[in-house]
Amino acid sequence: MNKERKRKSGLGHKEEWLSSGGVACAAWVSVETWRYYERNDLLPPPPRSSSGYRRYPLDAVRRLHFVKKAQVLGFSLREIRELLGLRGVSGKKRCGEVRKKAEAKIAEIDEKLRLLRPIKRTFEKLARACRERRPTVPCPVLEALDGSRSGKERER
Amino acid sequence: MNKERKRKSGLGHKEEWLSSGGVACAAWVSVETWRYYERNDLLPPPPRSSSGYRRYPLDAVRRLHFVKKAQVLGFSLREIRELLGLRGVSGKKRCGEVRKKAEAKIAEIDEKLRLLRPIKRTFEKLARACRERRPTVPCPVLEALDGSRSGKERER
DNA sequence: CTTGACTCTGTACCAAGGTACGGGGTTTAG
DNA sequence: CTAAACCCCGTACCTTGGTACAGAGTCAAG
Repeated sequence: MNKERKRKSGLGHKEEWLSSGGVACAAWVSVETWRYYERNDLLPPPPRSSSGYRRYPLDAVRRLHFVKKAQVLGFSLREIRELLGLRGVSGKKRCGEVRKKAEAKIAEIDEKLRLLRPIKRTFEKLARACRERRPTVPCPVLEALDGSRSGKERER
Repeated sequence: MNKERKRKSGLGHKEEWLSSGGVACAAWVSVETWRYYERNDLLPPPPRSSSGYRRYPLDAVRRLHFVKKAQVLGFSLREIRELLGLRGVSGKKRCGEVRKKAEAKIAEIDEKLRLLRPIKRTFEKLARACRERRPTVPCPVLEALDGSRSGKERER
């Protein structure tokens, strides 16, 4: 997976930039992945050296971190790109767009939170039951989860 | 997506079983998807009629619900299969395994919660700022998110 | 008995998100 | 100078989680 993370340094000869390998190493992703993101407009194309090598500013990694975080949060790369695309255009109009998206995302996040919390509780209950070694029944994990109406039962 | 959900009834001629279409309809997935899950050992192969038609017990849908819930929770189908595979074996040993998995998942969920909450707050702040029409700066969406160590270090 | 709705199997295809590779050019340590 | 270690680009390939046929059988209504 992360083949690239044992690179030497990637630091540009005591200068203040990183090579593609260096930046990838610093961000714990592979060069390929980084390139993939760049191709897909998730990371800005960096300036090039005279010979065509990428020269990243030292803080380039932060953008990647944002992407990765957003990804963990369940944003698709397409959505992340959209979000990124909205910045920097200044103006109110755009701002309105951003607000709409932000609000939609808040709703989504709420939904996720709503789903995650009861399930976490279920897991905790199960783990506890297992820990207390109630050797009575066949591990009630799925018995519990199967029917888990964790409070409400959402059908449609 | 859910083409199959307008099926007639799928109820076996006043008998107590469902056809594949019926069960898929009841569960709001397509027949294809159900079959896919069956192929991948997520749903138990039902008994067949003499002519080879699947005949599901009326409660077959519950298993699917479990799978779907687990999926929303971020389990991959492979993991779900594993979890399912662990049940019914009784015993403590298995129970320990289950506990470990459950605890790992709790940790993951916590991580997601931890990430989601500050981001949600950020979005809220942004939405508010936008709503109050602060036409000052280029919508600071990503400016805020970029550096988001959720509470510290925001420059740039 | 025919017709239309449904089912079966198998295989092909799709999109997302990467990963690997081949055939080069460049840079740098020894 | 040379070899190792990088870097470039493009393209092919991979896995997940499904979808979509095609070709054939079944079943119930009219």
